[in-house]
Amino acid sequence: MNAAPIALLPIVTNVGTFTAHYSTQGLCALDFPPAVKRKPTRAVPLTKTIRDWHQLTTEAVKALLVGRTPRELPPLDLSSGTDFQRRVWEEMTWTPCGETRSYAEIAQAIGRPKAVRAVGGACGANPIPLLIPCHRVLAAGGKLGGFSGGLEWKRKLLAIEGIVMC
DNA sequence: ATCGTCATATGAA
DNA sequence: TTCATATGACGAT
Repeated sequence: MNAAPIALLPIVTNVGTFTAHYSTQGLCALDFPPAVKRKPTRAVPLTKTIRDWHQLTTEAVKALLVGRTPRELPPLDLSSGTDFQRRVWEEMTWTPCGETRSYAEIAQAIGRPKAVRAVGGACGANPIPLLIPCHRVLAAGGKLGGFSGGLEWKRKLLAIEGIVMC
């Protein structure tokens, strides 16, 4: 029951090519466009299931890149995370487009008000940025915090949603 | 405004 | 058990 990826598929957008990783359970990771183009690989012939998932992923990514909430998400394979991490990721999922929360708010929402720092750790371990909107989590006082894909991406994504940093 | 320090939870080695 | 961390609060500067 783990997230062994069986297919890597590209998502071409006007800001670069994302790479979606699929396991037998669903989408298990999403990479930001690398500086250098990478050749998409495919370990196994694509099943209809995976093509369908990829269609949903592609639509979701494109919606998010123009500031809209995706209509539908593919199944997400979060089996790489611990219980705590999955709890954090699930909680972040509820953050609506255009709004932000703090690490402390997430910590309280999952019933561990003191685990603020651990929430940061879970954000960093989020395998599916964008669809799991960790870019909408800021530090206290409106500070930017960090971002695994690079702070430039975090700024850009927030700007797309109408949130401008001072 | 920035910096150092401390408290604290979690995860990886 | 030890170390690192995408935090936060507080006090000193």
